[in-house]
Amino acid sequence: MTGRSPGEQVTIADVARHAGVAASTVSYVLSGKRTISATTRGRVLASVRALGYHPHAGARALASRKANVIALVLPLRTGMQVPVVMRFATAVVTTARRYDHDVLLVTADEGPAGLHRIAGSALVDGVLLMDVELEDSRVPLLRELALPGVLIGHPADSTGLACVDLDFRRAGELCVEHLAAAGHRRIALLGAPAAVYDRGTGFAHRTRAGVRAAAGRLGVDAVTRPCEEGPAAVRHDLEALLADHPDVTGLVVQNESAVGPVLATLPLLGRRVPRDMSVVAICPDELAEQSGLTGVPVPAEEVGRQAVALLMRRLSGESVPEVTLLEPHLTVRDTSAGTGR
Amino acid sequence: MTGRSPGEQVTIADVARHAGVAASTVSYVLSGKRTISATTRGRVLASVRALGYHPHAGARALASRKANVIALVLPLRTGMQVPVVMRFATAVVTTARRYDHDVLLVTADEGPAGLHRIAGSALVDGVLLMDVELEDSRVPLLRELALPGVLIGHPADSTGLACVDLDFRRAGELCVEHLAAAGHRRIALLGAPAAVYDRGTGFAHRTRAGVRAAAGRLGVDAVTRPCEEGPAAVRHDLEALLADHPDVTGLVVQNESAVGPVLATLPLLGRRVPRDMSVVAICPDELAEQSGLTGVPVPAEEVGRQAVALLMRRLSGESVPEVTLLEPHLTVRDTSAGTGR
DNA sequence: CTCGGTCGTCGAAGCGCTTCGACGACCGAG
DNA sequence: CTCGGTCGTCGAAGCGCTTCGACGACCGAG
Repeated sequence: MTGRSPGEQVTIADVARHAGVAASTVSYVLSGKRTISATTRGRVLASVRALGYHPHAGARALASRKANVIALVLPLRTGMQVPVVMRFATAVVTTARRYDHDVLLVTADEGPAGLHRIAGSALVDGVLLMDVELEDSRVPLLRELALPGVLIGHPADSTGLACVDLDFRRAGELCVEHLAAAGHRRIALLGAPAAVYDRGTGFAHRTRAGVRAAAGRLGVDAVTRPCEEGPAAVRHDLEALLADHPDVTGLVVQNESAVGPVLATLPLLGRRVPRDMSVVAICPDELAEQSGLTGVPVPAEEVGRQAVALLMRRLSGESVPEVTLLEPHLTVRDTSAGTGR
Repeated sequence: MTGRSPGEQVTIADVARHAGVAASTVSYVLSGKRTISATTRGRVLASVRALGYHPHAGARALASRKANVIALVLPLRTGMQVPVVMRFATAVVTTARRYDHDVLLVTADEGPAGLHRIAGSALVDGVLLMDVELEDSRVPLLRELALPGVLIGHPADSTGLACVDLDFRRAGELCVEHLAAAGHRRIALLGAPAAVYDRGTGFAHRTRAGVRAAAGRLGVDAVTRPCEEGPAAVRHDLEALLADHPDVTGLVVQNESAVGPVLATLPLLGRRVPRDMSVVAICPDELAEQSGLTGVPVPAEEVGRQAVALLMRRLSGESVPEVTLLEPHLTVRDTSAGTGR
């Protein structure tokens, strides 16, 4: 250990002195931007370790014109799929660290001003925008600011941007195809809260479109309904659905908070799962697994990793595809079965 | 708008030129550290607005020796109360912005090295440590690094640190007092997953201690059990509990993911709520509200705000109390009642 | 009317890094 | 043996800010 008191900044000059080289040489050893002899490199790295040197982030950002920080913009609104968001955030942080970047957490309360500030102050090199709506006001702003960004979810117009998402349309189709193949002829989608559709959130709309398209193609009746959060609300919405459409035998659920209550309520309404009612969910994997649900997992980690990887490619000047859709997969578990016919 | 292309950094020199003053004057207008005449101030602020100036974060950090960024360290482990974490994180970001600080998201995967790096690189001025365990390895590290920090949750030894938490011991007592006052003589605590107790997480241990203390004081029988996550696991643990202790009439639940399944399962086991079984939960408020649960809400926002406020006071050199416990409050709703005796 | 003090502003220095140009040392080709 | 080229290293400049000391201008007290 060194004699300096903790909290004292160890500078590149200290390392240079300790290793007996110029500061620029230390910099080149650390960045690898010029060839340095093995002996010198070894000596410098030893000094770095001995002194516990970490480059001053601000100084580095100032001199190199990049912050090595990306922003993660979370809206955190009602109807958000909270655990998905958390797993996603973790994947983002972990992946970003692998690229030697840190993650700044930005919430939407600050609104567009937040993006302006962050871009103007060079606090971050790029942004990850979560929970993008079909018509999202932040999207044109991003274009205008010329701030490299990657969107999670995809807006109606993705020109000049990069977005990553599960292919929710295909996920909706998959669920219907699975139920239709099992003989179900009347199915229902119990979806996100109405507010989510009203906001024009992409995943909800696309899933619904996929369900309808597959139903049309396969000659299956499909009704689609939003579903509010909370056990009581779910029970109510489910009862209303079954009252209006008593002959439904296949249920697609895309609402994290509804999964548990739906499974708990169906038996009370005289529908055993999967004997009288097959249930397929589009939800985080651990939730599906806990309840033995057939369904399409939302691959939060994978989306997070891909989003960061795309952003890093943009930051290094590569061009990236406008839309990256992850292929959904359906896992069959205990809650779906044939109609018995 | 100016003619400069977007993404070009507007500097303090640009503002100074535009306003016809020295750069240092602009700085003093913005920081308020020296008196500036109203006319000059007005001219400078107009130029700032006209040019869309935002100080370069790195340059500011380098010159002023503070980053105006705090780190939020989230462990993100099993048994975490995810929605609570999200609401907490939002409150932290919002409050930090109020103090003109941003929030860097750090996960625990990086371990102690992450704290070292963040401290050494002057990326942040201080840290908020979430989900602190009774014997947390990050706590002595924080002391050693002399990095100002505030803990959420409180460790066994909090010397020289600042921590904020709901008074979980008191929360446990409140629940028991409520049930005892309603005439219940045999009660049970269905707690966090066993792993959480094994890690020595403070909130779980303190709640259990509170439940036991109040039970002892009031002459009530109390059994306490961990409870795993997932509907099937919850059902199993609840059935086992009631099989071993069939005469329990009051249940304290401290496990976010168990609340729904417990309420769904009790009727199936022949216990109507609240007629045969009173249920009191220690959980996020919206969850309790959705299910009409009597319980003690975990005030995530309030904890987040307090934590940031404390950290800011530490950053400005004030001394702060070692332990800040928030007083819990019990809200009576539909799931608790008297024993009928 | 003079003079010390406050007010308002300026210029220079310095924060810790990266990057550019320069320049010995050394090598191999001729 | 000479000389152009590459390799490895250095020093200086500059990134955009804050902060310190200096210094006119102006004021009011005497």
